[in-house]
Amino acid sequence: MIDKQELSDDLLEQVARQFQVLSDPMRLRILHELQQGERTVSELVEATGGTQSNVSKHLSLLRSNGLVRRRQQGNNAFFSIQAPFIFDVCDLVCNGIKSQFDEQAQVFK
Amino acid sequence: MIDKQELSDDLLEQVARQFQVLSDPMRLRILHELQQGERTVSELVEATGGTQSNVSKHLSLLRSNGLVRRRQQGNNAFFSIQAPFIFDVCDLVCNGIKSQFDEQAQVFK
DNA sequence: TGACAATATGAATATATCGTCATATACGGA
DNA sequence: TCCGTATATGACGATATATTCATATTGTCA
Repeated sequence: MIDKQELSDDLLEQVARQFQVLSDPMRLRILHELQQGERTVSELVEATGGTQSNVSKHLSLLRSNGLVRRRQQGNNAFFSIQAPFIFDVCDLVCNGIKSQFDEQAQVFK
Repeated sequence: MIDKQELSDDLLEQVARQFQVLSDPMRLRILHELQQGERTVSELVEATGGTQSNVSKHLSLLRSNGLVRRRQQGNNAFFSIQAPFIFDVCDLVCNGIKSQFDEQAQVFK
């Protein structure tokens, strides 16, 4: 059990790290594409409009942080979502942004 | 309604930005303290162990991104949570980390 | 008004991150 | 074995971020 008052530095850093991984538009684009299902690197390059090298690096980062998994088959590397909870996280943030926006709109009503 | 296939660059960047704001341990510490209620800068300095200047800058960033609000009273600046949804976001991530950890543990069972 | 307390901010530095280019590696087919 | 395709990675430059120090600003009170 985690003490409610005391947050360990370690947990804090882990959480911050997860947010850090999610804090890049290209990585979000990749994750969004993977939400539709397993994809090869080439498919992700195609879908996101990024360069092969760049997409590959983002995938490597996502993987080393446990968000995606990798499966090799022949010449291709298939990536898929390993941590589906991130989509709930993203949805929450989207809704949060939306309600912030709505609040702002109230000011001008 | 947002098209499920097509994510606007703009939304993507906004979401990424929110994650970016949450991706720092000191800011998480500050937010966690504010979860207990409104605090002055000095109180946050005390609670987090950061320097005054540093805490003040983080607060400024949190505020410009809509996560906290500021209220001035006399000589003090009181900060409080403006976007409570971030705690749901953090909880999700915490649980996510926990289950990743548990999965890892399974491997060694 | 002068001195003090609380807070904010500019400059400087160190470090991290992103993207690109070139190249390395690994695999399958001819 | 040689070649083409798919993917990964090291080096590099540009930019962003976090932290600290010194100082500016603002408000209170005597």
